[in-house]
Amino acid sequence: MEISPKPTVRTHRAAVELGAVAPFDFDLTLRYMRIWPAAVLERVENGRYRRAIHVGGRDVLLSLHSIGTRTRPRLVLEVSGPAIDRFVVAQAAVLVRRTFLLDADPAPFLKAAQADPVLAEVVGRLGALRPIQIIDPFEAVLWSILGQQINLAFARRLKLALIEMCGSHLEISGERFGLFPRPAQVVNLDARLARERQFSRQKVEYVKGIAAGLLNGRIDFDALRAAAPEQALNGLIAIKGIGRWTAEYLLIRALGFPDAIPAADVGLRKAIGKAYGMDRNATEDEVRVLAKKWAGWRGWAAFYWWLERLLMLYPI
DNA sequence: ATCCAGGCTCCTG
DNA sequence: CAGGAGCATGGA
Repeated sequence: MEISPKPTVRTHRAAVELGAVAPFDFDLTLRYMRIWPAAVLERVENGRYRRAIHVGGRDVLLSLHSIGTRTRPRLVLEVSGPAIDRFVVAQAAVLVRRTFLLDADPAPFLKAAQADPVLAEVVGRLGALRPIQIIDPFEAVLWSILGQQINLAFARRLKLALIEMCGSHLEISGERFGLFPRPAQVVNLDARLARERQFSRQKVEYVKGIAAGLLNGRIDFDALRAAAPEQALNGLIAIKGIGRWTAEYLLIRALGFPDAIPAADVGLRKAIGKAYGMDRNATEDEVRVLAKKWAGWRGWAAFYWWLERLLMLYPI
């Protein structure tokens, strides 16, 4: 009698169509995703975004592609996994809408950008871009901590190491998709092993502390998301390992706040220094002063500068 | 060797 | 409350 090495689990799949407020440039979004160093689990190929995620209590694979245009955006979301039902698909759709900011109206930002010729030029050249969210807030926090005070390439390696040490994976019709570890997995991270994988002592401490905080409820992303911007900022800064830069970064990239700016960010300072002809990095204060022109939409503006910066680093 | 990299904590004054 | 020392790690 033959025994297969692994029990095969039947994969189910469901699809839903998602609209978006125009203009929405899915290709530009994918372009950002392809060169963003933190995107280690996302797979962007053939005009399609794919990534495994835990949502609605299940591990699933999300696959997103466009069947519309910039001015009439239409996306198709496919959800696959061993146990797909209506509930999971609905949750996945909510998550994707939030991640890609499908319900956000770019008009007020585009209008505000016109007040600053330098920003207006970048917006005009690059196109319609929204500050898309890091799909998993826990992943966003850990990424920003791993990225503190080190270069992006190295931060990426640390992230890959973390996934290797405590992440898991999902297999869909023979393809393997990595899953970012959840707090319960990170809280048990072996400090010695992490040190061997080039984590600094602080990074180990912060990462585990945040995992623990999420498990015991002291950190609550949903509550922060619902709070006033000022309170969310302070709530984040109260967490060990999160300073102002990280908090402002997370407001934009994980909690959906449109008007924050991590002015101390080296990438921002570099891109802005160049764009405004300073012949050096802008200082944090200079960034804060300049950013007043984008009030209400500073996070949206920052996102453009980051894309500029990535295009400088990784021209494609 | 020295400086830089998408900083943070903690201690001063 | 602003400023800065000290910290930690790898890469160019």
